Amino acid sequence: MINWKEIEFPEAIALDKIICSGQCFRPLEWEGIYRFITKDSVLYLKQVSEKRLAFYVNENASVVKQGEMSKIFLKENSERITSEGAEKQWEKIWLPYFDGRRKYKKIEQDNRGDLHLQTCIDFGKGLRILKQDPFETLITFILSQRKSIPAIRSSVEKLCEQFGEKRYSKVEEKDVYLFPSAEALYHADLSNCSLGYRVPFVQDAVERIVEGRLDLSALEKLPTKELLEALMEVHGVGIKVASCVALFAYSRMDIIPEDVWMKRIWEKHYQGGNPYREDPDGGIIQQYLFHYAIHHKEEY
DNA sequence: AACCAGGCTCTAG
DNA sequence: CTAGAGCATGGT
Repeated sequence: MINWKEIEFPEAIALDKIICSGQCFRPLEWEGIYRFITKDSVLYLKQVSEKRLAFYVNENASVVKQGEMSKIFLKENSERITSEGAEKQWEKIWLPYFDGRRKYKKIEQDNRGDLHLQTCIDFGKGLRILKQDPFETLITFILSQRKSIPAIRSSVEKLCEQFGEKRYSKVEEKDVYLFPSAEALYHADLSNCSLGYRVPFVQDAVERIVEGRLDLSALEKLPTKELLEALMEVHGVGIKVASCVALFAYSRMDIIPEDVWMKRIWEKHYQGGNPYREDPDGGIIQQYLFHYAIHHKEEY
């Protein structure tokens, strides 16, 4: 039996909006159950009410590395995660992942005298900027360029199935795949993931990391400008992809990734200019605007 | 069945 | 330094 635990998120949270707001490509929803994976933790959620969620953290039961023939490592005493263990994982991993400490309500209520933004905030109530794993974010946004969101999703899934570790999911009653490590992608044959011309871009990122020329965890303490520059040293990473990584993995909330959609938005509603360039919450504002736009494509 | 996708690199001027 | 072509493939 699946032991769901209910918790109250600090403020409104809308899982359905989060997973289709263009910031993440792996999370899924089926029959009211949401699945999130970060690093080696697999989380299932149900939306109970505006603030309340039911969660289940998958146990770390079976670990099978790709390539290691059918060896199953059962951790001692991992029959089930104790409820304290699950609570701890929620606090340590998942609350930060959902940016649970930040007060979006305050950001939403700041009066910027912007009617269109108000519309987008109403429409996007409950959105959060996720704090995703830097490696996963870097790779997925490298391969996102010139791809539609559905195409990105299937590409990422192929990467995971071919090179990621498996975890047996009690909820789904089948194996699910973690995002692959840099080591697992090092010298890997990436020709069956629909990456097209982006294969050498992904390879360059992976090589820099494995060979120690790029330390993603060390970037955390860099000022934003230097963070962006460090990311852009990777072949195939320009200002837009670097900005996405800065915002979605390093929580640099003042960064606004400028893509075709944001350009359309500035054109249609802001006389062609971005008025939030200096706003410390610009990245969050961007997410409301972006989310509204991709759900009202006919208006743009 | 064309058309375009949460861009970037490289080259030409 | 800026402008523009070219890029591999899948989803609609």
